Amino acid sequence: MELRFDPENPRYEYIVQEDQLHTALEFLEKEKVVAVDVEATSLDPITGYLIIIQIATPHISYIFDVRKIDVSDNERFKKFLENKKIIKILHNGKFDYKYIKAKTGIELDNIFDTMLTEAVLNSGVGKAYYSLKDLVKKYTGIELKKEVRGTFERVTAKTKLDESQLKYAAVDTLIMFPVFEAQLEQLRNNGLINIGKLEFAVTRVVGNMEMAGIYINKEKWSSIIKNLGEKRDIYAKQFQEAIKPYFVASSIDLFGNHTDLINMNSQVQLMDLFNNRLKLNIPSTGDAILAGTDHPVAKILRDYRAYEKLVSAFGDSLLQKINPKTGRIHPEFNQLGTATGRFSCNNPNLQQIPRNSEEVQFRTCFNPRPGYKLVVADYSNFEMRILAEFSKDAKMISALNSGLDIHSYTASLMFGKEYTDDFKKKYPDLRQIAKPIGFGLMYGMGPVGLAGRLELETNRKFTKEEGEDYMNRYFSSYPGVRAYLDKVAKEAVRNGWSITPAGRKRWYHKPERDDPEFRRKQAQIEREAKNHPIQGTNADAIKYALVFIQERIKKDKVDGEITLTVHDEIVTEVREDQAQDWAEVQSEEMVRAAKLFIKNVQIRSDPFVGDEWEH
DNA sequence: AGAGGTGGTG
DNA sequence: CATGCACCACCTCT
Repeated sequence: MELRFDPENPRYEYIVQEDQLHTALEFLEKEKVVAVDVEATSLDPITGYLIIIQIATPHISYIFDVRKIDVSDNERFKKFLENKKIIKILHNGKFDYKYIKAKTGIELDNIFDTMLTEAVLNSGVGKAYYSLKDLVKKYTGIELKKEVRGTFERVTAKTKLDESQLKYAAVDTLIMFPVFEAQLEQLRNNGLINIGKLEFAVTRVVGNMEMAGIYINKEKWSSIIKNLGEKRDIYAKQFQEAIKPYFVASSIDLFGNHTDLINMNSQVQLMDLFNNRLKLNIPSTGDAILAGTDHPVAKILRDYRAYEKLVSAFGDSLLQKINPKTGRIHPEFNQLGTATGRFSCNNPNLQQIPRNSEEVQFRTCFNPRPGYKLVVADYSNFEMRILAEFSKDAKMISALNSGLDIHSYTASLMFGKEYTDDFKKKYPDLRQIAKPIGFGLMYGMGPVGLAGRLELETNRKFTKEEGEDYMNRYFSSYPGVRAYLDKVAKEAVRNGWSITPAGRKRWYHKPERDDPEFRRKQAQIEREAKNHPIQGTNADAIKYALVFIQERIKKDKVDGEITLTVHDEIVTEVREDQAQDWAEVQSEEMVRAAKLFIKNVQIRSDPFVGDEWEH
């Protein structure tokens, strides 16, 4: 790889005045591809300060000091960064996009993201995050020095930037060209250009979504947690009381206070209790095992666990993530956080907030700001519809297109009963069996797993033979499904990858023939590959939908923003008077996105307008 | 610091 | 022989 600059002595121009800015733009406007980076005082664009924006050609980096020039006021600068024709190479451009938008109002456009590209090129076999350092090493062999980066944290409005800082800032942009060129070639070779474009478009939407955040009612949340904590404590006390007989002496500390006999959160101590003292011989302390254990202590532990889980995972830690400046939660969405193309979410993970039940209503604490509404829309039975489309199974397609209750219909085929509108009421037990089978088989589940799953769902024993029988009944009902899943699994094992119609690939580490775990590893690939095109297409569709929805918000001048996405669901926060009309648009755009890949099966998305998340 | 167990979501 | 896809948070223990 030949470099067009000297990493020890990069060419750069430090721009601190208006006239310099125009001269620099004069040169930059001639380029088709530039590299962009920013340096700021912290990782949080809401509370941090932007210091410089670097824009480079392959030969020279222009370093705009935004402390000295007010670029938010500069039409020409804005036009350049928002120009849809000029490609801007960035590494983790979401970060730069957010900073630039927050501090200058400029919305960076036409991003090529080297971090996302690497993730797309290595999905299934690579890392969740690639640093620029990783990529520079991989594609150029150069060891990028990152020590200078930390010095920007201490920069204020008056700090004079030194030469090492300016050189560092310049290298960070110049070095992106060779990475970009190598990656672009790789994207082409793997047919991943369109997925790359999709991810680059999505990253701006995600930037907006993270900046928007979502409001949470602190007081309500705290009171739910407090209540759950009290209930947990009652079970904790009961538990310690109930196990006393199994210990020789009760524990009393130096001050005469009773202390706990065991730590209820310790798996080791629980195993000792259950197996050595209670002689129950259980293999683990998981809920499924405890449920089948006829002992009062097990029952108390299960109750304790239910509350402890909610308090520990969703308790005060979540409130500490409220941003002091906005008063809202700004979760981080990693758009390539999974091997299938789905988003992952953290800090906090709002994708795993428990659904509302009679007892616990966490999601009701997420509300719109005054004068606004939450618009919530999800795809209904999406993965089932995707499976129907891909498998071309005539019966499954026609059932979904006729609006039948799909699990009832499946049960009617499996057990030879007539389908009626009240099937769900007439044969609840049959439907209860059909439903988990549909999901399980999409994940490559086998007869034993299926029997176990049915046991959980129905509280009665299922043998391996029954599991096998049900699988056969399901596959005979939908012969196209079996053929499709088998084909996908076989192709993945042969190719070493699987693919969605949108072109998203997932790679697999093929085991060596003489690997002692060959069979296990190959079976794993088969299961993962059966699921990938389905889950991945769900992800592809939701990502197109996010882009479409963002475009409509802008085009229709809707006063609102996207605040959350949870796999098959999108939540927006929209001004009250626009919310009803907008809800229809949001669902339409979701359906339009899904129809890019689903041609023969109807797609449904029903929107809800309200003051609480979930409906 | 990292692994393993447990359990919340789609 | 093992036996369901994709995650993240919290806890304990080494």
